[in-house]
Amino acid sequence: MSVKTAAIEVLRKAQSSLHAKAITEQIVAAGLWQPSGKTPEATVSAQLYSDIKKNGDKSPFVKVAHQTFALREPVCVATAATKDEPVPVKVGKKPSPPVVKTGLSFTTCAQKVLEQFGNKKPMHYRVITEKAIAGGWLQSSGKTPEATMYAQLITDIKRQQKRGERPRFVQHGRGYVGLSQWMRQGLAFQIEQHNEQIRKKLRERLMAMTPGEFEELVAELLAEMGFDMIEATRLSGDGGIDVRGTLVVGDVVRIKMAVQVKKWKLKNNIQAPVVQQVRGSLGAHEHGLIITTSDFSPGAAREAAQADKTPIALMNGEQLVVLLMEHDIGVRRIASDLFELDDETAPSEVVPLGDD
DNA sequence: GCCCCACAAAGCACGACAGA
DNA sequence: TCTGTCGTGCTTTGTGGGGC
Repeated sequence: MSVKTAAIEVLRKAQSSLHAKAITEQIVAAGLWQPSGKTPEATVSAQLYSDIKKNGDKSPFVKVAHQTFALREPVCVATAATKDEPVPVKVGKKPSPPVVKTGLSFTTCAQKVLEQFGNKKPMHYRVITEKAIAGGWLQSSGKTPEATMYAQLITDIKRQQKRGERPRFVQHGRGYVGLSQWMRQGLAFQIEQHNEQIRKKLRERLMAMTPGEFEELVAELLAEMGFDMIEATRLSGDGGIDVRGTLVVGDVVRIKMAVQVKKWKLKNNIQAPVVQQVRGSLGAHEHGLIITTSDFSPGAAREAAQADKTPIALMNGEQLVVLLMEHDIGVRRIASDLFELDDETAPSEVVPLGDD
């Protein structure tokens, strides 16, 4: 039984509206559904919300209050059943899948799109589907061709991995897919992979630092970047500004900067109010800079770039780690000699090899 | 019978944001 | 800085058809 069908059953018995949590508890207690996730009430709530949103007046559910749902027409649902048996919203087998009218498979279409439009960069599966349809390669009568496309790509990758073959597609996370033939190989690729691991570990080390240690590290980075007259203001309660300094460019341009440092967890992105707070703490002729170990929400980025206000520069955790490594802070650079054949010593003509 | 293809629903994790 | 709510979308799963 699906979550929605189980919810109908519970609401029908209750004959009143119920909170999402109560619906979930009663569904589980009645054995109508066995949740496998960590937040079953979130799943139930999301299911009912999406059903109402998708089907509108045709949805069997109606939201009566915050996180509280009821049946839209409980009498109709109940009377439609015989012998006190509930009538599920959907019964019977699923409709037969629509017929694909083209000779090209989804994966072949995806390969063509990536080769033609990818420019050696991963594309989102929705864009791939859109371009495949626009290009006339893909003609599907299904309702969600993009879901089919993604499922096909993932299945194709897993199938080839299972066989021990090199998959033709590569997943890049968040729905992005590229061609494996674009992946660089060899020593340079391995070095980049290693450095990626070091970036990750350095970021973890930043998170383990005390606020004081972190600010000292940022001050060291600013000094390496060309800042002068660096002064820690954290303990002086200076409106949230942690470090002040002057960015000197070529001993000609001098820009006063007020820096706020935020050592936040990866998931806690900096929000717009923080940007507003920094802007409000700026002194005369000062520019603002926020440095964080996490990232910035889109709202914070918009706020920082407001054209009619003092611009605030933003540095997220990824940029911070890259800069630290560029300036050899927190890492040790290992130099090694890599030799390649000199083209100038190559023979001018290719001499065919003999049979021996 | 097995494998591949195509599709859609289910279920879950995650992100944004507001409020505490 | 954490928690709860709401919304989005990624991933898995089940089903059926077709080819070999």
